[in-house]
Parts: sequence; structure tokens; C-alpha cells
Amino acid sequence: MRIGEAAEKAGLGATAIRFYEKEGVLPAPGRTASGYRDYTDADVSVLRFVRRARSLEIPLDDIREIVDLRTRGQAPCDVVRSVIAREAATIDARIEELQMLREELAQLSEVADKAVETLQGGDCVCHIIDVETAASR
Amino acid sequence: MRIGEAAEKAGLGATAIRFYEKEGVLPAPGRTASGYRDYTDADVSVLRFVRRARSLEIPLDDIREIVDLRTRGQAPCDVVRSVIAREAATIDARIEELQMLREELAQLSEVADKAVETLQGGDCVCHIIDVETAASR
DNA sequence: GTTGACCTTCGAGTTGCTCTAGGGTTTACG
DNA sequence: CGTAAACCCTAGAGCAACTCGAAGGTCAAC
Repeated sequence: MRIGEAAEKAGLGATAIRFYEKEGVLPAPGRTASGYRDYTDADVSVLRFVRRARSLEIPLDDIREIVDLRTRGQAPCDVVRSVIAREAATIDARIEELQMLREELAQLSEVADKAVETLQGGDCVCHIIDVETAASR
Repeated sequence: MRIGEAAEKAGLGATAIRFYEKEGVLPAPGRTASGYRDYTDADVSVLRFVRRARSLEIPLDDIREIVDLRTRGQAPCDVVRSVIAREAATIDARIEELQMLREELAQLSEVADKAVETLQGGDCVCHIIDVETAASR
């Protein structure tokens, strides 16, 4: 199949696939007589893996390593496992951070509502920002 | 004060501050006789605002807009409020997404553990990846 | 037989910075 | 007074992970 179909099956953009190939993350696929990239179902499953891995925010360098091991028929399990562990920790930290930010935003919009109520537009120059900088202490 | 002190007070790097200035996010500060940037406490509070806004992942374009309104003495409240609302929604979505990913990772590392147990290294070529691609359906 | 959808490559642009090179300045110490 | 460390300056390159545009080749249908 050509790149468009492979892209759709994998849930990626065609340009992203070309980019991954250029970056050495993906092996070069076959080509048709006219020079079009020609993907097999096996290729698509690799594409899909890359998409999944990227959606987990695993860096391309790590993905390249895993894909490389895979295509050379070696066991990427240990690599995958350590990457999984690392990513899990990263994601936990990220979630925690975002929850804190979310809470601050909620407070902020409360303050913003009050500021608007009490100040009625006119002289509201930067109260929200001031409160925000105060909150950042 | 010079850029290093301002940077420390605001919780930013000096290079980031220069970058913000170059990008027009921050107004150019005063200069000493020898050409060093010279920041006031008011400047630092703007820096701090930018840092806070960036930690909320608000894009520099939006921050520039808000800072711009502020320095022109206009009320950025409505802008700030709409940005806050938008960012809150973004963060909620992001948290949800990350929690899903986190769950998948947990499953994945379970599978990886089992795969290692049952397969003992040798022919473990890509079971984790296969499971992962299967899970991505 | 030509329109339109698809494919090709290459290079540049995006965002938000950091880093390097190659300088000048300020401060403190001996 | 000299000098070494720590600070500052600019300009430009580089980073991740892509996307977009230009300029063109190809394939299917009507």
C-alpha cells in the first residue's frame, strides 16, 4: 500500500512518516516501479508502534533504539521495560504538576471573577496579574 | 538590578529573559552606563508573571498580548480570563489523557514482566510491542 | 486527454528555548 | 595596582518533532 493508506491505518500523517524515515527511526520501505513508498502490513504495525510510543511521549531517540533492536531480531524487552518505567515516573510527575496548576487556575479565575464584580471594568489594570504574582510566592 | 539577580528573583534563566525581550514579550529594560540591562522591581513582577504563565503552558503569543495590554495601562482582565478558561480546559484534557496513558503503561509493564517470566529472554523478539500495538486498537 | 488526487524531494518555518563563540565589565583579593 | 573570577553583552547555531510550501511526477476516472 502507499504512504497515504499506511498513514491512515497507523493514525499518523504521511509527512510524519517520511520524517521518521529520514530520521532513521523507521527502516526505508519498499518502492513501487514509479518510486512511491510501498508499505506492508508489517510495516504498518511498526508505524503503529511508533505512534503509540510517541503518544506516550517517549522521545524519538528511544523509539529508534527499540525499533532498531526489533528489526535486527533482538529482544528489546529490557529497553522497553526500562523506558516504560522511566516514562511512567515522568507521567506521574507531570500529572501531579498539572493538578497543581489546575488548582491554581481555579483559584485564579475565582479571583478574576471577584475582581470584575467589585471593580466593574474601569480601573482594572492588572489585578489578576498582581494576584497571580502574589500567588506565585 | 542586573539580569542575573532579576532572573533569580523571577525564577527564570537570564538567557530566557533575553529571549523574551528579543521576541517582544517583554519591554526593553533600562541600561546601565556600561550597557548592562537594569531591572526594577516592577520589571521583576512582569518577569514573574511571564514565568507563571509559561508554567501554565500559555503560549508566548498570548503572554505577549497580555503583557502588552498591561504596559499600555489597559485592562487585560478579559483576555486573562478567557486565557485562563481555555488553559483550564486544556489542562483538564491533558490530565485525563495522561491518566489513560499512565494506566496503559501500568498494564504494559505487567505484560512485560510476564513476558520475561514466561519467555526467559531468548525468543522475546517483540511481544511487548505486539501487545502494545494490539492494545492500541 | 485532462482534471484532480495522490506521490516525490528539498528546504524553510514553527515554538521556546539553550548553547557557543568572542568579546567587555565589575568586584574582590593580594 | 594588577589580575582572576564572576558577571554581562551580541549574534548566530542548534535542539525536538514536526509542518508547510514549492516544484514537479504519476495514476485513476470521466
